[in-house]
Amino acid sequence: MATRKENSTYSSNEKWIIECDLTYAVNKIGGRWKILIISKLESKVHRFSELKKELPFITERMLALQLRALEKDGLVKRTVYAEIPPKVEYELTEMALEFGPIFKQLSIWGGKHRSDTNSSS
Amino acid sequence: MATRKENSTYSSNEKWIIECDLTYAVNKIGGRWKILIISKLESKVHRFSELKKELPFITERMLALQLRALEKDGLVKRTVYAEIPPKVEYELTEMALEFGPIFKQLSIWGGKHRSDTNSSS
DNA sequence: GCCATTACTTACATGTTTGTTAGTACCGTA
DNA sequence: TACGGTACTAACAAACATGTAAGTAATGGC
Repeated sequence: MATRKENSTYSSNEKWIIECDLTYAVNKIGGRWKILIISKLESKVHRFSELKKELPFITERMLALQLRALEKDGLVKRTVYAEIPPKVEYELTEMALEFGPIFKQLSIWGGKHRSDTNSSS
Repeated sequence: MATRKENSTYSSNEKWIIECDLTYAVNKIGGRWKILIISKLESKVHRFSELKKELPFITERMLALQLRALEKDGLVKRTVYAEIPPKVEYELTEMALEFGPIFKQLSIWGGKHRSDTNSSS
């Protein structure tokens, strides 16, 4: 997300991780906010400020960073309108839309098992 | 994973995250190594040392930490045999086995799109 | 000119995760 | 008595991710 040092163990381990199709995929949607953002974008195209409103606990900085990352990974398309005040729209790409059914299943899993574990203690 | 400060914004934001079934689920398998560990355990019960051998880039410390976390989250069952030298076996719980088909789909997604993005630059 | 609006960016501080190295306990065997 | 095997743990250091606060640019309306 931020600048990465190459050659650290941390970085070189990442190479192992993305060699696996599964972890490669998970890596794309990893982090704290990406999935929430994608979920919002699934229903409709959003402006930056709309996302901000719908995800009030994400700071502007994080939202911007995550959107950039998603864009770079080809999951989100960014459209800038040359207006003042600025208007920027974000929408999912085909690639990202394919996550739909997977997210649904994960969501079902979550709903089913949320109460299973006593997360106290 | 390590000690968490409660009441930090970071922590309180987590509460929002696990309110959503989807992000709750993803949170359980988040982090760098959990998915790889679960994948290995899908095929068969493993001893600690077997996992270590199959995932050579994970340090012992990380392996131990992640296994503990998975155990706490009810995804992995740990069985200790009172022998010397020690023998400990790890296996997936029912709950974790349900990830199977989801992981498969994610894996397919990964395989399909790995080449799409030019991850250079 | 001053303020509001939108979509950001920058500098800095804090918090969390991961990696490094060394060490523990137990017993059997040499 | 020293050594090997297993499954860890502890103390420390480095890297990364996230949060805070403030600032930028352009233009239209007051």
